[in-house]
Amino acid sequence: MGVTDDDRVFKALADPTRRLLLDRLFVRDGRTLTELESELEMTRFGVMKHLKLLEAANLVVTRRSGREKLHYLNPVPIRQIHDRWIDKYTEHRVSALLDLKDELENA
Amino acid sequence: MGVTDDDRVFKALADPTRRLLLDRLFVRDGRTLTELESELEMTRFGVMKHLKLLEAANLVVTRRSGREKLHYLNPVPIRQIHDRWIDKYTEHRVSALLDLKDELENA
DNA sequence: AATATACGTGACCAAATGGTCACATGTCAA
DNA sequence: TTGACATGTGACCATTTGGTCACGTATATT
Repeated sequence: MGVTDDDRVFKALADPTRRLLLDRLFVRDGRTLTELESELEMTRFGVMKHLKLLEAANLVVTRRSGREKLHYLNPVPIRQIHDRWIDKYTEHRVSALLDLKDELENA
Repeated sequence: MGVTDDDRVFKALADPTRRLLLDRLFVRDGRTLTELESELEMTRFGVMKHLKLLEAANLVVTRRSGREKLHYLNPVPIRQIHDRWIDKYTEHRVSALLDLKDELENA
């Protein structure tokens, strides 16, 4: 059977290395494969496979510049996950709760 | 090596059957294993394994009532995924974009 | 007490996944 | 144009994962 869009997104997020890549791009995006590779304990091929899956899931979008390929974080699929299981009413309660938790931990 | 909390969450979300279970609980929770099983094309054992993983990830919380075990959706880990990669500023832009998309599709 | 109901465990196996390597193409610089 | 750099492909293999089954425990019902 065909693979759905959301299947690609959740599968992409299931791996810790790929989440770390998103974390790195969240701090600053527009990075190349080589730059990202240098921060990970893995060969270039492993990192490339991971980036390919993130791109296929549309969690990362890319732009070519000469021989380099620049990677950017795309927040849209993440927000769609949120909206799937949190309605407007619940969102208000939960985000207030987590804000409070954050306040207490940094006090 | 130790399995982290977020690892459990993302792994739990990676399977389409488990996402379907969350969808069912989003519509109405407090369901038993037997009720959930009756809606899926799978044996009770498969569904039980999936629910166990969802519970270990804290995406589902349970309450016992006699010989039944009732399952409830917990939105907190979902919101935490959101907050990991979407800051307040981006949230505003992205949710506005998705609201517009929704408007256009239902027009 | 006897029977049915609801949930639970461990073993087992096919399929999917994560990571590496040999090899290859395209781009920049001297 | 020669060599270095950046990215890309397909094969390969160890590990993890999804699903089923034989068997077992606890609670309800008659």
